[in-house]
Amino acid sequence: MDASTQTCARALLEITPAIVQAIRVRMRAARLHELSVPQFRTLAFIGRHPGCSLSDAAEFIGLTLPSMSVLINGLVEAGLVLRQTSLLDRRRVTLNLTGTGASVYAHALEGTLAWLSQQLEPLPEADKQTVLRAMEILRPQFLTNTDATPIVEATHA
Amino acid sequence: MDASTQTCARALLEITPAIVQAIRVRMRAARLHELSVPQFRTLAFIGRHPGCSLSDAAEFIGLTLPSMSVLINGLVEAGLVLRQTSLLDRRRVTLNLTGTGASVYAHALEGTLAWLSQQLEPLPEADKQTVLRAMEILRPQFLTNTDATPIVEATHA
DNA sequence: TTATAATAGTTGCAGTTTCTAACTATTCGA
DNA sequence: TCGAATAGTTAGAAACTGCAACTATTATAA
Repeated sequence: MDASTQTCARALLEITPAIVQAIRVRMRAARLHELSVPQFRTLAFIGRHPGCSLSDAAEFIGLTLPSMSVLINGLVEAGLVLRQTSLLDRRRVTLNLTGTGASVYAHALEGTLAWLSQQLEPLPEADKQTVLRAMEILRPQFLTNTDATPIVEATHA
Repeated sequence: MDASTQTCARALLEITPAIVQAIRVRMRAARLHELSVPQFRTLAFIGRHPGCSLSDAAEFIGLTLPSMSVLINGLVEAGLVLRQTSLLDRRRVTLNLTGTGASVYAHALEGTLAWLSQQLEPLPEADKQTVLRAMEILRPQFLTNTDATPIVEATHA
């Protein structure tokens, strides 16, 4: 294991939790759209993968199936997500955003993004580019391929 | 707000929580050193700031004072941290790692670092450098200055 | 065709984490 | 010296998460 890998790992381990904690605090402070970080990420996933299953969401977010089931409970009770039994396989569950869910997500995204942008704004352009490139580099390492979910039966009223 | 700032913010918001979640899962899976991410970060902070106060730790980690008090409770009960009343100001609490605390932290760091390095290892050298630079750019934006704590009465047996 | 196995979720239970509100103890300032 | 400010703690509640055990459905194979 070369030194640069170690240094890089150490920096990631130090910085990324701090960033996420800052995001968490900011999201909690904005009482308007009461979403936890996992809830927010789950809404984003469902938005990108209408009709996905519970397992899909659990694997992507990094939660166990029971935990995701509970998380989805909360989102369903809040009226943000629609949980329906799949017609193709009645063991499976089909997840979709409700209109409210989509708009709550959009609002949370907008608010968090505005705040985050404000934090980044003073950085020189080159630095922003570096950060952006770094995120693109890390994406495939830590985000199980986002677009593997077959988008079938997205809606079936 | 220029577009690159927005794009950068969006990427951060998408990727960093995924990285931290992966770290969390990995740390939980490694039953050996049973530390949550905030506990781990707190141990790191105390290690770098022997004799720091509860408030110092709370502010750095991004928790409220009561939450940090409880978190420290756990670490004290686990024998990882020493909580003593400050001699200079008896309202204050003085935090230090125990020998066990230092070694548990070192083990957790080592294990997590090894795993994280393994994830990064396949990346080309240039990419690692980009990631490292990005972390250094983000550090001051999201990590309240780590070295502002006056290191007094680090120990007073 | 039917029994067994595998898959997808849910529920119950427990342990943590984190918050707010209310409290105690100590120190500072007028 | 008395009131205000500071540092922490405790109590109570809600949310998050995991494991174990369960149900329901589908696939496999004898």
